[in-house]
Amino acid sequence: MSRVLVVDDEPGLRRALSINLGARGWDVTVAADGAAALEAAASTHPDVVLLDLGLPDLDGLEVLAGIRGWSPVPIIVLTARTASADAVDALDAGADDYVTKPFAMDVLLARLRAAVRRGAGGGDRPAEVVDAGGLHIDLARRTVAREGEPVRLTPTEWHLLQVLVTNAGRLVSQAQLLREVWGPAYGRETNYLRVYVGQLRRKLEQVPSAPRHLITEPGMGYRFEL
Amino acid sequence: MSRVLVVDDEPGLRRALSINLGARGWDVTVAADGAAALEAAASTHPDVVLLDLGLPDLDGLEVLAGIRGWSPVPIIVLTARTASADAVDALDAGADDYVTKPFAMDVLLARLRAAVRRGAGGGDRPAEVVDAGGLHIDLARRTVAREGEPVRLTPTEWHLLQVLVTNAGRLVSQAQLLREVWGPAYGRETNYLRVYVGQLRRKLEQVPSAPRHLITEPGMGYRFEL
DNA sequence: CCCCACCGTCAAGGACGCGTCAGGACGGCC
DNA sequence: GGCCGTCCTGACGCGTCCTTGACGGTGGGG
Repeated sequence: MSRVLVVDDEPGLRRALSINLGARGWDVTVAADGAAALEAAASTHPDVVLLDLGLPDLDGLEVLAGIRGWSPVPIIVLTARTASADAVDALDAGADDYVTKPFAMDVLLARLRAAVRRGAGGGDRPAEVVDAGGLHIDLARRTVAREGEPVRLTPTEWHLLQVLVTNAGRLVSQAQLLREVWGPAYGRETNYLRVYVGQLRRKLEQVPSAPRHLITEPGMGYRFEL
Repeated sequence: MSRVLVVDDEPGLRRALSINLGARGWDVTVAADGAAALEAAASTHPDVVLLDLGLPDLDGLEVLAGIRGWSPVPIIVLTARTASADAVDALDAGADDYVTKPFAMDVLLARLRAAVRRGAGGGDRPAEVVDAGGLHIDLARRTVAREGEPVRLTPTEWHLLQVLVTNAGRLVSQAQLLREVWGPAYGRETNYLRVYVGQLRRKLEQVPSAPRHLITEPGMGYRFEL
């Protein structure tokens, strides 16, 4: 799950945010003042920062600048200051978003999701390329190579491999694979999976009869092993 | 300066935004409905989109999804809907920011600056000149040469080649090519691609029947190989 | 021991996508 | 008005891919 750093001096709001975010699967770190915020940002490398401007030690904009000095992490400013000049200053200082109190929790959560989505897409994406054994799979370029030799895949083969690779190491149920590749109406056509997993094994595995990456989990589904 | 696409059905607001943004050095394109918005987004490649949800033809969220389908351009939703559920829906549909009317112009400008700053940081600039085999392609001068001999391309041929070259090495889906070159309404006319890729191959490839640069990925799209 | 559920393999058909060509429509230019 | 370049459109052949069904192997349970 995504990691969020919550910086606020009010214990009540810190607690409310921790509970709400934690309940929705976020990994929450909290900081009560500017110094702790800078330290936590450097040590935990959060995916997004939720920053209150009204801090006891440092001015919120200094914290903002301090983090911006070395990290492009999305920062959402959360403040009671409603003057438009404050919003302009914060945004121009490097904030990605500006939310005034009081706020609706569901909107804040949506803004957090949007900020994380952006941060993941805009930055470097190491997950776009997967190396496993002699296999090299580039999800962005849509290319696959085995031992350096490019491998030709049909659209359906690629689509199936893509779903398995993006869930690498995890088990993917047959119903889920069928729904993702063939559509919601094909939840029972497990023949397709048998045929196409076989074709993928023949193209990708060194010993198709003893697969090392495309693993069958009998009665459950398939799993791509790195 | 940065380019912004303003999508709103109210002429008054369109005009106000155009004047305000234009006076501050923005390059403004306007669209009054969803269809025009999709077309303008595909043809002008703005740095940021300002999108009103209340459009006469399409639902605002459809426009949002339509642009998000092929472009990561920052989108700021500007709307009179104040319900928190609307904001959540828009943000989860891919919007980067959500501003309710009435709004302060200076804050909106700051949010636009923040969105553009973010967008610029993520993308890497494509090379202006590309050399591949005997081909020399100058994207700035709009010239192509094969073995030193200049090649004449029609506007459509050039546009298609440009999209492929700027994504060199990457697979570009047929739908994306059609949207970028012909517009968002031509997502299914794959005949055009067959004809024009063939013409490009005849002009650029040494052996058109065995292309080395304009590669077909059956069922998926085309790729320009260096 | 037999049966059944599940998985892997293979082959064949029909469907679909791609490349190619040619003809006609449209608009600009002389 | 006539010429020319560009773009769109349809038809055809060919190769590939998807689908479908059948068969054999395997392991667990009755």
